[in-house]
Amino acid sequence: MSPSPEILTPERILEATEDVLRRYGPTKATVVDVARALGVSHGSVYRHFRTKAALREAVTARWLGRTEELLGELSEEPAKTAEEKLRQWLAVLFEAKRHKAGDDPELFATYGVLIQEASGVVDEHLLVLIGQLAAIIGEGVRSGQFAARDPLAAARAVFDATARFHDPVYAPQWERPEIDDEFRAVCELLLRGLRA
Amino acid sequence: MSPSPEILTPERILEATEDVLRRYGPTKATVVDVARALGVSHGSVYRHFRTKAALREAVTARWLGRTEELLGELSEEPAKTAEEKLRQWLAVLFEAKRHKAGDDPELFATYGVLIQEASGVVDEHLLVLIGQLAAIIGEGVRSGQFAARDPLAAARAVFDATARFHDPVYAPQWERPEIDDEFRAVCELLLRGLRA
DNA sequence: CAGCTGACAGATTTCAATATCTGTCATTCG
DNA sequence: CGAATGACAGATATTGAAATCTGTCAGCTG
Repeated sequence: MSPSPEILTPERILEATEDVLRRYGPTKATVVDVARALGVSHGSVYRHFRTKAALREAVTARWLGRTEELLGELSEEPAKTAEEKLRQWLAVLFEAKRHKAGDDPELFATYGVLIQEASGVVDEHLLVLIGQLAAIIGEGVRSGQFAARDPLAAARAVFDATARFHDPVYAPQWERPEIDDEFRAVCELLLRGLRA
Repeated sequence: MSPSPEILTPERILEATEDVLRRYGPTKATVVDVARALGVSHGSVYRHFRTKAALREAVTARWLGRTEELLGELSEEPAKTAEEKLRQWLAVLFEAKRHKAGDDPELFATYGVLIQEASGVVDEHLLVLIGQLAAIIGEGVRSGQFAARDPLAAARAVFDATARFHDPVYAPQWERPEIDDEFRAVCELLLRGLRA
């Protein structure tokens, strides 16, 4: 009846690792804990992930990937100006991060620690996000709404300039009430700079 | 012959504290060390600074004040357009920070720790810097070069948007060769956004 | 025989005893 | 008499011994 109750897959291990990280936090979560949660020996976990670091990286990549998907869907919506898309993309990114940080601060802090460990995975993630921005800006250039010699460079500039509203190091400031005005001010300034 | 060899002043204590911090780092530097460096008992230091935190704050404020002076002089130079002043102000700020970070990384890290402790002093410092920016932007608005409803809000937006190039948390990235291009890209985008 | 186990060595973390530091204040010194 | 001292209590940091964890691998199990 139970479809395949006890096959140990990377997917199941990642799920269990997320749970353990959520429960014990990034410093106390151990591979032994993950194995215990799955009812196997820790040696079995090492069969699927060469090191603890690799396991944590995989969890991080999955987490970052979810944000990439969320934002990727946005730019596929038709019948919107590039300016609207850009504004919305930035707003959704900010809102998603702020929500995660405010909803469950401990879990967010946990991922903050994971992110610091996995600089390679993060670099990859940032490239994807900047690529999405570049696509939106490139579209705007093609339709004559934006002026930008190099859409990719412009995308990077926009991403850098909004760091305060997506970089986790600033999460504590996302609670301040003025932050929304500040976000809007930066966005409008950047959009003015992009317009043809 | 020696002018006034042994009068214990706040100034002398701050000097000695900077030395001790430079030598031992932020975690190991103690009030006892400062007193020893001055040849007095630690009780005497407490006569001039109520707590260790207050002493560290004073050191931090002095350090931040030096940057404020450096940048304040800039905007007083005559015969320059607001755009030139703004560009130069941002460039000097970035260059000063990068220089400090690259020159003596340990000392820079030390001040990084001090800054995290003294959030009040830092807020004050940021207000001063943003005020300087607002003065430059306000001048540009008056002379018709810039368009900005609220120069102070615009100044804050410019400051926020360039966080990557002055916030110490990004210091490790200031070594990367691409950083100069990225800095220029953000500056030009912001200037385009400000122009009338 | 493919996948899992559990004992093991070396690295890392924990914990409690010890040492040092912070901040106060009665006393000394010039 | 004003400034400096140093002993002191409570808070914080250091240390090293014991416990735990990571990563490996020879052998077990279904």
